[in-house]
Amino acid sequence: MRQEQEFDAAITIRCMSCGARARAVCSALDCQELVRLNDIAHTKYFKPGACILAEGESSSSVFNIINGSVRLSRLLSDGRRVVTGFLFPGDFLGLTLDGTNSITAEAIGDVEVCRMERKKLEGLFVEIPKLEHRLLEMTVGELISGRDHMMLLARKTLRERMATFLITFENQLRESDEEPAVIKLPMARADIADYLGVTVETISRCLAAMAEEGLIQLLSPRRIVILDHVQMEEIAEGEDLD
Amino acid sequence: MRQEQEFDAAITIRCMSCGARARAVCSALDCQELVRLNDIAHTKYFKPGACILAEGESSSSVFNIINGSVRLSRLLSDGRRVVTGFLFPGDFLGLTLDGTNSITAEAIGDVEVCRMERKKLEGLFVEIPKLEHRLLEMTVGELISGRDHMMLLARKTLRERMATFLITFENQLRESDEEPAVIKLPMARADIADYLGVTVETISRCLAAMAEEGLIQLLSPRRIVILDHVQMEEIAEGEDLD
DNA sequence: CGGCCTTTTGAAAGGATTCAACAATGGTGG
DNA sequence: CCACCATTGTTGAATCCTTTCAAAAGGCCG
Repeated sequence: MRQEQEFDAAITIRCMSCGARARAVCSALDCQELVRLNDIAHTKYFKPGACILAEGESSSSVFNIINGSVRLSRLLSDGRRVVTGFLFPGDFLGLTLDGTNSITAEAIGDVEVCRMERKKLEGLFVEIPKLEHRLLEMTVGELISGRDHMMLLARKTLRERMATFLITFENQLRESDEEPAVIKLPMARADIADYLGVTVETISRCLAAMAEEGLIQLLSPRRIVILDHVQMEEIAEGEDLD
Repeated sequence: MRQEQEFDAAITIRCMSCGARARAVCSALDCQELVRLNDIAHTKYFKPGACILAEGESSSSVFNIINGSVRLSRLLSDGRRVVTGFLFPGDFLGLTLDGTNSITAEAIGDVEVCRMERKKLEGLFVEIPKLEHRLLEMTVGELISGRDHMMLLARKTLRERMATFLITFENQLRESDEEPAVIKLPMARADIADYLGVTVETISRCLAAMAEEGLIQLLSPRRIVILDHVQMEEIAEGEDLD
Protein backbone atom coordinates (compact mmCIF):
# COMPACT_ATOMS: atom_id res chain seq x y z
CA MET A 1 0.00 0.00 0.00
CA ARG A 2 2.66 2.35 1.10
CA GLN A 3 4.78 1.28 -1.86
CA GLU A 4 1.95 1.87 -4.32
CA GLN A 5 1.45 5.41 -3.10
CA GLU A 6 5.07 6.21 -3.67
CA PHE A 7 4.88 4.66 -7.10
CA ASP A 8 1.88 6.80 -8.04
CA ALA A 9 3.54 9.87 -6.75
CA ALA A 10 6.58 9.16 -8.85
CA ILE A 11 4.50 8.82 -12.00
CA THR A 12 2.62 11.96 -11.26
CA ILE A 13 5.82 13.83 -10.80
CA ARG A 14 7.02 12.65 -14.20
CA CYS A 15 3.97 14.31 -15.80
CA MET A 16 4.29 17.30 -13.51
CA SER A 17 7.68 18.11 -14.91
CA CYS A 18 6.55 17.58 -18.50
CA GLY A 19 6.95 20.80 -20.44
CA ALA A 20 4.34 19.75 -22.98
CA ARG A 21 1.51 19.10 -20.56
CA ALA A 22 -0.04 22.56 -20.60
CA ARG A 23 -0.77 22.36 -24.31
CA ALA A 24 -1.28 18.62 -24.58
CA VAL A 25 -4.28 16.34 -24.41
CA CYS A 26 -3.49 15.74 -20.74
CA SER A 27 -3.93 19.40 -19.79
CA ALA A 28 -7.52 18.69 -18.79
CA LEU A 29 -6.67 15.90 -16.35
CA ASP A 30 -6.32 15.95 -12.59
CA CYS A 31 -3.63 14.05 -10.69
CA GLN A 32 -5.55 10.83 -10.41
CA GLU A 33 -6.47 10.81 -14.10
CA LEU A 34 -2.91 11.62 -14.99
CA VAL A 35 -1.84 8.51 -13.15
CA ARG A 36 -4.31 6.43 -15.18
CA LEU A 37 -2.97 7.87 -18.40
CA ASN A 38 0.57 7.16 -17.26
CA ASP A 39 -0.32 3.52 -16.86
CA ILE A 40 -0.67 3.18 -20.60
CA ALA A 41 2.03 5.62 -21.73
CA HIS A 42 5.78 5.44 -22.02
CA THR A 43 8.50 7.71 -23.32
CA LYS A 44 10.15 7.04 -26.64
CA TYR A 45 12.87 8.80 -28.60
CA PHE A 46 13.38 9.31 -32.32
CA LYS A 47 16.59 10.27 -34.11
CA PRO A 48 16.69 13.08 -36.68
CA GLY A 49 14.89 12.01 -39.84
CA ALA A 50 13.35 8.95 -38.20
CA CYS A 51 9.90 7.94 -39.34
CA ILE A 52 7.32 8.00 -36.56
CA LEU A 53 4.34 7.05 -38.71
CA ALA A 54 4.31 6.11 -42.40
CA GLU A 55 1.47 7.06 -44.74
CA GLY A 56 -0.51 4.02 -45.82
CA GLU A 57 0.85 1.72 -43.14
CA SER A 58 -1.14 0.72 -40.10
CA SER A 59 -0.13 1.61 -36.60
CA SER A 60 -1.61 0.89 -33.21
CA SER A 61 0.22 3.76 -31.54
CA VAL A 62 -0.63 7.35 -30.86
CA PHE A 63 1.77 9.99 -29.55
CA ASN A 64 2.10 13.16 -27.60
CA ILE A 65 5.06 15.22 -28.71
CA ILE A 66 7.15 16.07 -25.65
CA ASN A 67 10.22 17.61 -27.25
CA GLY A 68 11.43 18.47 -30.73
CA SER A 69 9.65 19.08 -34.03
CA VAL A 70 7.80 16.67 -36.27
CA ARG A 71 7.08 17.06 -40.00
CA LEU A 72 3.77 15.83 -41.41
CA SER A 73 3.90 15.10 -45.11
CA ARG A 74 2.25 13.29 -47.93
CA LEU A 75 3.62 12.08 -51.26
CA LEU A 76 2.30 11.86 -54.79
CA SER A 77 3.36 8.78 -56.78
CA ASP A 78 5.98 10.73 -58.73
CA GLY A 79 7.67 12.14 -55.64
CA ARG A 80 5.97 15.50 -55.37
CA ARG A 81 5.53 16.19 -51.69
CA VAL A 82 3.40 18.43 -49.53
CA VAL A 83 4.22 19.20 -45.93
CA THR A 84 0.79 19.65 -44.37
CA GLY A 85 2.13 20.88 -41.08
CA PHE A 86 4.62 20.68 -38.25
CA LEU A 87 4.07 19.36 -34.76
CA PHE A 88 5.66 20.81 -31.65
CA PRO A 89 5.66 19.89 -27.94
CA GLY A 90 2.10 19.35 -26.72
CA ASP A 91 0.73 18.33 -30.11
CA PHE A 92 -1.04 15.02 -30.55
CA LEU A 93 -0.37 12.55 -33.34
CA GLY A 94 -1.96 9.38 -34.58
CA LEU A 95 -5.74 9.56 -34.97
CA THR A 96 -6.96 7.53 -37.93
CA LEU A 97 -10.27 6.47 -39.39
CA ASP A 98 -9.41 2.83 -40.01
CA GLY A 99 -6.05 2.24 -38.35
CA THR A 100 -4.19 3.21 -41.52
CA ASN A 101 -2.00 6.30 -41.21
CA SER A 102 -3.25 9.06 -43.44
CA ILE A 103 0.06 10.83 -43.31
CA THR A 104 3.79 10.40 -42.79
CA ALA A 105 5.24 11.83 -39.59
CA GLU A 106 9.02 12.22 -39.35
CA ALA A 107 11.27 13.59 -36.66
CA ILE A 108 13.15 16.79 -37.48
CA GLY A 109 16.07 16.76 -35.12
CA ASP A 110 15.79 14.72 -31.94
CA VAL A 111 12.25 14.03 -30.80
CA GLU A 112 10.86 12.79 -27.51
CA VAL A 113 7.32 11.45 -27.45
CA CYS A 114 4.86 9.94 -25.02
CA ARG A 115 3.62 6.82 -26.76
CA MET A 116 0.32 5.00 -26.12
CA GLU A 117 -1.65 2.13 -27.60
CA ARG A 118 -4.57 3.68 -29.45
CA LYS A 119 -6.90 0.95 -28.15
CA LYS A 120 -5.86 1.62 -24.58
CA LEU A 121 -6.35 5.35 -24.95
CA GLU A 122 -9.80 4.78 -26.39
CA GLY A 123 -10.49 2.47 -23.50
CA LEU A 124 -9.82 5.36 -21.13
CA PHE A 125 -12.43 7.51 -22.89
CA VAL A 126 -15.20 5.67 -21.00
CA GLU A 127 -13.55 6.30 -17.67
CA ILE A 128 -12.31 9.83 -18.47
CA PRO A 129 -14.69 11.51 -20.96
CA LYS A 130 -12.66 14.69 -20.60
CA LEU A 131 -9.96 12.95 -22.57
CA GLU A 132 -12.13 12.48 -25.64
CA HIS A 133 -13.50 16.01 -25.19
CA ARG A 134 -10.03 17.43 -25.27
CA LEU A 135 -9.03 15.30 -28.23
CA LEU A 136 -12.06 16.50 -30.20
CA GLU A 137 -11.15 20.06 -29.26
CA MET A 138 -7.57 19.58 -30.45
CA THR A 139 -8.74 17.97 -33.67
CA VAL A 140 -11.11 20.86 -34.36
CA GLY A 141 -8.17 23.18 -33.78
CA GLU A 142 -6.12 21.29 -36.34
CA LEU A 143 -9.00 21.44 -38.78
CA ILE A 144 -9.22 25.20 -38.42
CA SER A 145 -5.51 25.81 -38.82
CA GLY A 146 -5.64 23.49 -41.81
CA ARG A 147 -8.15 25.84 -43.41
CA ASP A 148 -5.86 28.77 -42.72
CA HIS A 149 -3.20 26.89 -44.59
CA MET A 150 -5.52 26.18 -47.51
CA MET A 151 -6.05 29.92 -47.81
CA LEU A 152 -2.29 30.36 -47.90
CA LEU A 153 -1.80 27.71 -50.57
CA ALA A 154 -4.75 28.72 -52.72
CA ARG A 155 -4.56 32.50 -52.63
CA LYS A 156 -1.58 34.04 -50.95
CA THR A 157 1.38 35.43 -52.87
CA LEU A 158 4.89 34.19 -52.27
CA ARG A 159 5.76 37.06 -49.96
CA GLU A 160 2.53 36.60 -48.04
CA ARG A 161 3.25 32.90 -47.60
CA MET A 162 6.75 33.55 -46.35
CA ALA A 163 5.60 36.28 -43.97
CA THR A 164 2.82 34.06 -42.65
CA PHE A 165 5.27 31.24 -42.08
CA LEU A 166 7.78 33.40 -40.24
CA ILE A 167 5.19 34.99 -37.99
CA THR A 168 3.34 31.78 -37.25
CA PHE A 169 6.48 29.98 -36.16
CA GLU A 170 8.32 32.85 -34.55
CA ASN A 171 7.24 32.10 -31.00
CA GLN A 172 7.43 28.36 -31.53
CA LEU A 173 10.95 28.42 -32.92
CA ARG A 174 12.40 31.26 -30.91
CA GLU A 175 15.87 30.59 -29.58
CA SER A 176 15.58 32.46 -26.32
CA ASP A 177 13.16 34.85 -24.66
CA GLU A 178 15.39 37.82 -25.33
CA GLU A 179 14.94 40.45 -27.99
CA PRO A 180 15.65 40.51 -30.80
CA ALA A 181 13.92 37.16 -31.23
CA VAL A 182 15.99 34.81 -33.30
CA ILE A 183 13.94 32.24 -35.19
CA LYS A 184 15.86 28.98 -35.16
CA LEU A 185 14.44 26.87 -37.98
CA PRO A 186 14.73 23.13 -37.33
CA MET A 187 13.63 22.31 -40.88
CA ALA A 188 15.43 22.56 -44.20
CA ARG A 189 14.50 24.87 -47.09
CA ALA A 190 12.96 21.88 -48.85
CA ASP A 191 10.54 21.39 -45.95
CA ILE A 192 9.54 25.05 -46.00
CA ALA A 193 9.13 24.87 -49.77
CA ASP A 194 6.87 21.83 -49.60
CA TYR A 195 4.96 23.47 -46.78
CA LEU A 196 4.40 26.73 -48.66
CA GLY A 197 3.76 25.03 -52.00
CA VAL A 198 6.74 26.50 -53.89
CA THR A 199 10.30 25.40 -54.75
CA VAL A 200 13.45 25.70 -52.64
CA GLU A 201 14.91 28.22 -55.07
CA THR A 202 11.85 30.41 -54.65
CA ILE A 203 12.14 30.26 -50.86
CA SER A 204 15.78 31.21 -51.07
CA ARG A 205 15.11 34.14 -53.38
CA CYS A 206 12.24 35.41 -51.27
CA LEU A 207 14.28 35.38 -48.07
CA ALA A 208 17.15 37.10 -49.86
CA ALA A 209 14.80 39.81 -51.10
CA MET A 210 13.29 40.33 -47.65
CA ALA A 211 16.76 40.63 -46.17
CA GLU A 212 17.69 43.12 -48.92
CA GLU A 213 14.70 45.28 -47.96
CA GLY A 214 15.62 45.18 -44.28
CA LEU A 215 12.51 43.23 -43.32
CA ILE A 216 14.55 40.39 -41.88
CA GLN A 217 18.10 39.53 -41.04
CA LEU A 218 19.64 36.22 -42.08
CA LEU A 219 22.15 35.33 -39.38
CA SER A 220 22.65 31.95 -41.03
CA PRO A 221 20.42 29.87 -43.29
CA ARG A 222 18.51 28.59 -40.28
CA ARG A 223 18.69 31.59 -37.99
CA ILE A 224 16.43 34.47 -38.93
CA VAL A 225 15.45 37.69 -37.19
CA ILE A 226 12.33 39.62 -38.10
CA LEU A 227 13.33 43.29 -38.07
CA ASP A 228 9.99 44.89 -38.91
CA HIS A 229 7.17 42.97 -37.23
CA VAL A 230 4.48 45.46 -38.13
CA GLN A 231 5.13 45.32 -41.85
CA MET A 232 5.67 41.57 -41.69
CA GLU A 233 2.20 41.10 -40.21
CA GLU A 234 0.69 43.39 -42.83
CA ILE A 235 2.30 41.35 -45.56
CA ALA A 236 1.14 38.11 -43.97
CA GLU A 237 -2.47 39.29 -43.93
CA GLY A 238 -2.35 40.67 -47.46
CA GLU A 239 -2.74 44.23 -46.22
CA ASP A 240 0.53 45.45 -47.59
CA LEU A 241 0.10 48.93 -49.03
CA ASP A 242 2.81 48.77 -51.73
CA MET B 1 -48.79 7.66 -21.69
CA ARG B 2 -50.32 6.25 -24.80
CA GLN B 3 -50.10 9.68 -26.42
CA GLU B 4 -46.42 9.98 -25.61
CA GLN B 5 -45.66 6.68 -27.23
CA GLU B 6 -47.30 7.75 -30.44
CA PHE B 7 -45.43 11.02 -30.27
CA ASP B 8 -42.10 9.24 -29.91
CA ALA B 9 -42.95 6.91 -32.74
CA ALA B 10 -43.75 9.84 -34.98
CA ILE B 11 -40.42 11.51 -34.23
CA THR B 12 -38.53 8.32 -34.83
CA ILE B 13 -40.24 7.90 -38.15
CA ARG B 14 -39.12 11.41 -39.15
CA CYS B 15 -35.51 10.32 -38.65
CA MET B 16 -36.18 6.95 -40.22
CA SER B 17 -37.16 8.59 -43.47
CA CYS B 18 -34.15 10.95 -43.39
CA GLY B 19 -31.95 10.31 -46.38
CA ALA B 20 -28.94 11.79 -44.65
CA ARG B 21 -28.99 9.58 -41.58
CA ALA B 22 -26.73 6.81 -42.87
CA ARG B 23 -23.80 9.20 -43.32
CA ALA B 24 -24.64 11.61 -40.52
CA VAL B 25 -23.64 11.92 -36.91
CA CYS B 26 -26.85 10.10 -35.98
CA SER B 27 -25.89 6.93 -37.86
CA ALA B 28 -24.52 5.43 -34.67
CA LEU B 29 -27.70 5.90 -32.66
CA ASP B 30 -30.45 3.43 -31.83
CA CYS B 31 -34.17 4.33 -31.83
CA GLN B 32 -34.26 5.55 -28.26
CA GLU B 33 -31.18 7.74 -28.69
CA LEU B 34 -32.58 9.07 -31.92
CA VAL B 35 -35.62 10.24 -30.00
CA ARG B 36 -33.40 12.08 -27.52
CA LEU B 37 -31.56 13.77 -30.32
CA ASN B 38 -34.85 14.72 -31.92
CA ASP B 39 -35.85 16.50 -28.75
CA ILE B 40 -33.21 19.11 -29.36
CA ALA B 41 -33.33 19.26 -33.16
CA HIS B 42 -35.60 20.92 -35.68
CA THR B 43 -35.66 21.28 -39.43
CA LYS B 44 -34.70 24.56 -41.06
CA TYR B 45 -34.50 25.71 -44.65
CA PHE B 46 -32.12 28.08 -46.41
CA LYS B 47 -32.62 29.79 -49.77
CA PRO B 48 -29.94 29.76 -52.47
CA GLY B 49 -27.02 31.94 -51.43
CA ALA B 50 -28.24 32.27 -47.85
CA CYS B 51 -25.60 32.46 -45.16
CA ILE B 52 -25.81 29.63 -42.62
CA LEU B 53 -22.76 30.64 -40.61
CA ALA B 54 -20.59 33.72 -41.01
CA GLU B 55 -16.84 33.69 -40.41
CA GLY B 56 -15.89 35.66 -37.33
CA GLU B 57 -19.42 35.83 -35.92
CA SER B 58 -20.56 33.72 -33.02
CA SER B 59 -23.27 31.13 -33.28
CA SER B 60 -24.87 28.78 -30.82
CA SER B 61 -26.16 26.45 -33.52
CA VAL B 62 -24.78 23.36 -35.17
CA PHE B 63 -26.28 21.64 -38.20
CA ASN B 64 -26.70 18.37 -39.99
CA ILE B 65 -27.11 18.86 -43.72
CA ILE B 66 -30.23 16.98 -44.82
CA ASN B 67 -30.57 18.15 -48.42
CA GLY B 68 -28.69 20.40 -50.80
CA SER B 69 -25.07 21.59 -50.97
CA VAL B 70 -23.22 24.00 -48.74
CA ARG B 71 -20.10 26.01 -49.58
CA LEU B 72 -17.44 26.58 -46.92
CA SER B 73 -15.27 29.60 -47.57
CA ARG B 74 -12.92 32.08 -46.03
CA LEU B 75 -11.97 35.59 -47.12
CA LEU B 76 -8.81 37.66 -47.12
CA SER B 77 -9.24 41.35 -46.31
CA ASP B 78 -8.93 42.36 -49.96
CA GLY B 79 -11.60 39.97 -51.16
CA ARG B 80 -9.51 37.01 -52.20
CA ARG B 81 -11.47 33.92 -51.32
CA VAL B 82 -10.77 30.26 -50.77
CA VAL B 83 -13.48 27.64 -50.79
CA THR B 84 -12.16 25.07 -48.33
CA GLY B 85 -14.83 22.53 -49.11
CA PHE B 86 -18.41 21.63 -49.87
CA LEU B 87 -20.91 19.91 -47.59
CA PHE B 88 -23.53 17.44 -48.75
CA PRO B 89 -26.35 15.53 -47.05
CA GLY B 90 -25.09 13.78 -43.94
CA ASP B 91 -22.28 16.24 -43.28
CA PHE B 92 -22.02 18.05 -39.98
CA LEU B 93 -21.42 21.77 -39.57
CA GLY B 94 -20.70 24.09 -36.71
CA LEU B 95 -17.93 22.90 -34.39
CA THR B 96 -15.86 25.78 -33.04
CA LEU B 97 -13.11 26.29 -30.52
CA ASP B 98 -14.55 29.35 -28.81
CA GLY B 99 -18.04 29.81 -30.20
CA THR B 100 -16.74 31.98 -33.04
CA ASN B 101 -17.25 30.54 -36.52
CA SER B 102 -13.95 29.84 -38.17
CA ILE B 103 -15.55 29.77 -41.57
CA THR B 104 -18.45 31.03 -43.67
CA ALA B 105 -21.05 28.46 -44.69
CA GLU B 106 -23.50 29.39 -47.44
CA ALA B 107 -26.29 27.49 -49.13
CA ILE B 108 -25.78 26.66 -52.81
CA GLY B 109 -29.29 26.12 -54.09
CA ASP B 110 -32.00 25.17 -51.60
CA VAL B 111 -30.74 23.59 -48.40
CA GLU B 112 -32.52 21.67 -45.67
CA VAL B 113 -30.77 21.25 -42.35
CA CYS B 114 -31.37 19.72 -38.96
CA ARG B 115 -30.50 22.46 -36.49
CA MET B 116 -29.45 22.03 -32.86
CA GLU B 117 -28.19 24.17 -30.02
CA ARG B 118 -24.51 23.39 -29.63
CA LYS B 119 -24.88 23.44 -25.84
CA LYS B 120 -27.73 20.97 -25.95
CA LEU B 121 -25.83 18.64 -28.23
CA GLU B 122 -22.83 18.78 -25.94
CA GLY B 123 -25.19 18.05 -23.08
CA LEU B 124 -26.19 14.82 -24.79
CA PHE B 125 -22.55 13.71 -24.99
CA VAL B 126 -22.71 12.63 -21.33
CA GLU B 127 -25.80 10.55 -21.91
CA ILE B 128 -24.80 9.24 -25.35
CA PRO B 129 -20.99 9.01 -25.59
CA LYS B 130 -21.39 7.41 -29.02
CA LEU B 131 -22.41 10.83 -30.24
CA GLU B 132 -19.11 12.43 -29.34
CA HIS B 133 -17.27 9.37 -30.65
CA ARG B 134 -18.95 9.74 -33.98
CA LEU B 135 -18.34 13.47 -34.07
CA LEU B 136 -14.63 12.96 -33.41
CA GLU B 137 -14.60 10.36 -36.17
CA MET B 138 -16.25 12.74 -38.61
CA THR B 139 -13.88 15.54 -37.65
CA VAL B 140 -10.87 13.31 -38.20
CA GLY B 141 -12.33 12.45 -41.60
CA GLU B 142 -12.58 16.14 -42.45
CA LEU B 143 -9.02 16.67 -41.30
CA ILE B 144 -7.77 13.91 -43.59
CA SER B 145 -9.68 15.11 -46.63
CA GLY B 146 -8.40 18.58 -45.83
CA ARG B 147 -4.86 17.25 -46.18
CA ASP B 148 -5.74 15.70 -49.53
CA HIS B 149 -6.86 19.12 -50.59
CA MET B 150 -3.63 20.73 -49.39
CA MET B 151 -1.75 18.33 -51.65
CA LEU B 152 -3.96 19.44 -54.50
CA LEU B 153 -3.41 23.13 -53.81
CA ALA B 154 0.31 22.88 -53.13
CA ARG B 155 1.48 20.46 -55.77
CA LYS B 156 -1.04 19.39 -58.37
CA THR B 157 -1.14 20.84 -61.86
CA LEU B 158 -4.25 22.50 -63.23
CA ARG B 159 -5.37 19.38 -65.09
CA GLU B 160 -4.76 17.23 -62.04
CA ARG B 161 -6.82 19.57 -59.88
CA MET B 162 -9.71 19.56 -62.34
CA ALA B 163 -9.61 15.77 -62.72
CA THR B 164 -9.50 15.33 -58.95
CA PHE B 165 -12.46 17.63 -58.55
CA LEU B 166 -14.57 15.89 -61.18
CA ILE B 167 -13.87 12.40 -59.85
CA THR B 168 -14.31 13.32 -56.21
CA PHE B 169 -17.70 14.87 -56.80
CA GLU B 170 -18.97 12.57 -59.51
CA ASN B 171 -20.91 10.26 -57.22
CA GLN B 172 -22.02 13.09 -54.98
CA LEU B 173 -23.36 15.25 -57.81
CA ARG B 174 -24.61 12.56 -60.13
CA GLU B 175 -28.01 13.34 -61.63
CA SER B 176 -29.37 9.82 -61.73
CA ASP B 177 -28.06 6.29 -61.24
CA GLU B 178 -27.97 5.62 -64.95
CA GLU B 179 -24.95 5.61 -67.22
CA PRO B 180 -23.51 7.71 -68.57
CA ALA B 181 -23.29 9.53 -65.25
CA VAL B 182 -24.05 13.19 -65.66
CA ILE B 183 -22.37 15.38 -63.07
CA LYS B 184 -24.77 18.17 -62.16
CA LEU B 185 -22.72 20.92 -60.61
CA PRO B 186 -24.64 23.01 -58.08
CA MET B 187 -21.84 25.53 -57.79
CA ALA B 188 -20.67 28.27 -60.14
CA ARG B 189 -17.32 28.40 -61.91
CA ALA B 190 -16.17 30.98 -59.38
CA ASP B 191 -16.75 28.47 -56.58
CA ILE B 192 -14.76 25.79 -58.37
CA ALA B 193 -12.00 28.31 -59.08
CA ASP B 194 -11.76 29.37 -55.43
CA TYR B 195 -11.84 25.70 -54.42
CA LEU B 196 -9.03 24.68 -56.79
CA GLY B 197 -6.98 27.82 -56.19
CA VAL B 198 -7.08 29.21 -59.73
CA THR B 199 -9.17 31.79 -61.64
CA VAL B 200 -12.53 31.27 -63.38
CA GLU B 201 -10.93 31.81 -66.77
CA THR B 202 -8.47 29.03 -66.07
CA ILE B 203 -11.28 26.65 -65.07
CA SER B 204 -13.15 27.49 -68.23
CA ARG B 205 -10.11 26.94 -70.43
CA CYS B 206 -9.24 23.65 -68.74
CA LEU B 207 -12.74 22.23 -69.17
CA ALA B 208 -12.77 23.34 -72.79
CA ALA B 209 -9.45 21.60 -73.39
CA MET B 210 -10.64 18.40 -71.72
CA ALA B 211 -13.78 18.41 -73.85
CA GLU B 212 -11.64 19.02 -76.94
CA GLU B 213 -9.60 15.90 -76.11
CA GLY B 214 -12.69 13.79 -75.60
CA LEU B 215 -12.03 13.32 -71.90
CA ILE B 216 -15.33 14.89 -70.93
CA GLN B 217 -18.49 16.15 -72.53
CA LEU B 218 -19.96 19.53 -71.61
CA LEU B 219 -23.72 19.16 -71.93
CA SER B 220 -24.15 22.64 -70.47
CA PRO B 221 -21.91 24.71 -68.21
CA ARG B 222 -23.19 22.84 -65.17
CA ARG B 223 -23.76 19.41 -66.63
CA ILE B 224 -20.64 17.38 -67.32
CA VAL B 225 -20.06 13.76 -68.35
CA ILE B 226 -16.75 12.02 -67.83
CA LEU B 227 -16.11 9.99 -70.98
CA ASP B 228 -12.81 8.36 -70.04
CA HIS B 229 -12.83 7.45 -66.35
CA VAL B 230 -9.58 5.48 -66.49
CA GLN B 231 -7.53 8.32 -67.89
CA MET B 232 -9.30 10.83 -65.68
CA GLU B 233 -8.26 8.90 -62.59
CA GLU B 234 -4.70 8.65 -63.86
CA ILE B 235 -4.61 12.39 -64.36
CA ALA B 236 -6.08 13.00 -60.91
CA GLU B 237 -3.37 10.93 -59.26
CA GLY B 238 -0.56 12.46 -61.29
CA GLU B 239 0.11 9.20 -63.09
CA ASP B 240 -0.64 10.51 -66.54
CA LEU B 241 1.85 9.09 -69.01
CA ASP B 242 1.88 12.00 -71.48
C1' DC C 1 40.91 19.17 -44.58
C1' DG C 2 37.92 16.95 -47.99
C1' DG C 3 33.54 15.58 -49.60
C1' DC C 4 28.70 15.79 -49.46
C1' DC C 5 24.58 18.01 -48.82
C1' DT C 6 22.23 22.34 -48.40
C1' DT C 7 21.59 26.84 -49.97
C1' DT C 8 22.11 30.53 -53.15
C1' DT C 9 22.25 32.77 -57.58
C1' DG C 10 21.53 33.20 -62.67
C1' DA C 11 19.09 32.85 -67.12
C1' DA C 12 15.54 30.92 -69.92
C1' DA C 13 11.02 28.87 -70.31
C1' DG C 14 6.39 27.93 -69.23
C1' DG C 15 1.87 28.33 -67.33
C1' DA C 16 -1.59 30.91 -64.98
C1' DT C 17 -3.22 35.57 -64.41
C1' DT C 18 -4.92 39.82 -65.91
C1' DC C 19 -7.60 42.70 -68.65
C1' DA C 20 -10.86 43.04 -72.18
C1' DA C 21 -14.59 41.70 -74.93
C1' DC C 22 -18.00 38.56 -76.30
C1' DA C 23 -21.39 34.63 -75.75
C1' DA C 24 -24.60 32.02 -73.30
C1' DT C 25 -27.85 31.22 -69.64
C1' DG C 26 -31.73 31.61 -66.88
C1' DG C 27 -34.99 34.25 -64.34
C1' DT C 28 -38.52 38.01 -64.76
C1' DG C 29 -41.99 40.82 -66.27
C1' DG C 30 -44.62 42.55 -69.93
C1' DC D 1 -44.86 32.75 -73.91
C1' DC D 2 -41.31 35.33 -75.37
C1' DA D 3 -38.08 39.14 -75.07
C1' DC D 4 -35.00 41.35 -72.12
C1' DC D 5 -31.52 41.98 -68.76
C1' DA D 6 -28.30 40.71 -65.39
C1' DT D 7 -25.45 37.19 -64.27
C1' DT D 8 -22.45 33.55 -65.54
C1' DG D 9 -19.30 31.50 -68.62
C1' DT D 10 -15.97 31.60 -72.64
C1' DT D 11 -12.27 33.19 -75.50
C1' DG D 12 -8.11 36.03 -76.78
C1' DA D 13 -3.63 38.37 -76.11
C1' DA D 14 -0.09 40.23 -73.29
C1' DT D 15 2.14 40.13 -68.93
C1' DC D 16 4.04 38.48 -64.86
C1' DC D 17 5.71 35.28 -61.61
C1' DT D 18 7.32 30.93 -60.52
C1' DT D 19 9.58 27.02 -62.22
C1' DT D 20 13.22 24.68 -64.39
C1' DC D 21 17.82 23.73 -65.37
C1' DA D 22 22.50 24.81 -64.41
C1' DA D 23 26.26 26.03 -61.63
C1' DA D 24 28.58 28.11 -57.82
C1' DA D 25 28.97 29.05 -52.89
C1' DG D 26 28.46 27.82 -48.20
C1' DG D 27 28.11 24.83 -44.19
C1' DC D 28 28.73 20.60 -41.66
C1' DC D 29 30.60 16.15 -40.31
C1' DG D 30 33.85 12.61 -40.39
